Amino acid sequence: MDPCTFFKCLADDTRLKSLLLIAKINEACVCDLMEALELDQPKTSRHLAQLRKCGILADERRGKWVYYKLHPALPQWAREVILSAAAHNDNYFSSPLKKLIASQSSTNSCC
Amino acid sequence: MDPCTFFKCLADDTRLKSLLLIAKINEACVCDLMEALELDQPKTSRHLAQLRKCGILADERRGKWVYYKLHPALPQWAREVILSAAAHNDNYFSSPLKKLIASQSSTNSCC
DNA sequence: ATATTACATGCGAAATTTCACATATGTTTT
DNA sequence: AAAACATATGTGAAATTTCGCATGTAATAT
Repeated sequence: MDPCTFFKCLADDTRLKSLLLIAKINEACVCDLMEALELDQPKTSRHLAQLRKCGILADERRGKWVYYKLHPALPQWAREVILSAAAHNDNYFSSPLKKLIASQSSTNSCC
Repeated sequence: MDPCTFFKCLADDTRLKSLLLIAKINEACVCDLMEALELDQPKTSRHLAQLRKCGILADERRGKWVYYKLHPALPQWAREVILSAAAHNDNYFSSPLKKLIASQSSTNSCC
């Protein structure tokens, strides 16, 4: 994991928020992230794909849905950077986090 | 310290290497970084200025030279991100680090 | 005072990144 | 098999970032 490539992946609002949300709740599907972040589908998918291609996220299809989580083989230092950022920047992503938790525990969630 | 702004600052080869070098050796002047990274002067100065304006680095003039170090008021989580990246990516910047240490302990250093 | 050294910045060009729209792929439902 | 749903990607335009060169500023040296 080249550190510069790694930080480039975190250096975008959509990707960073997606990552911090996933770090908080372990895994999320594209549709939930999309709604929580109020983004259109291609944009959401594009940024997740970039994180996947860099080895930061792992994807897993379950039926119609694709779930993303932190990649199991992510180097420890990189994982800690993400977890530490998630732990100390609540107000940066509290709004989408609230939406994400709400939609996950509701019946009208897409998945 | 907005986390997205912070990571944008780390998402460039010149800035990241400068930061990791400074994290390793506590402080460095522009001319030493310039030589260690084999960059021209305006480029080096520009990137350091960006890190300073974001509050990541603090500068201090001593005579002709300007020394940069991690900003004392840098949030702890951000400081740890930098230190952790510096601790676990030796081969990313070992070459400029070697040059930097050599030039600092030699007589033909600029400062 | 002038010259020299070290660093900073204005500015337009080049490179990179991001976006929006259309369309393609994979899975389930009917 | 067709329709519907969830996700992925091709492509060119727009936005942002980075670069290179020239020039400006601050401190020391002569």
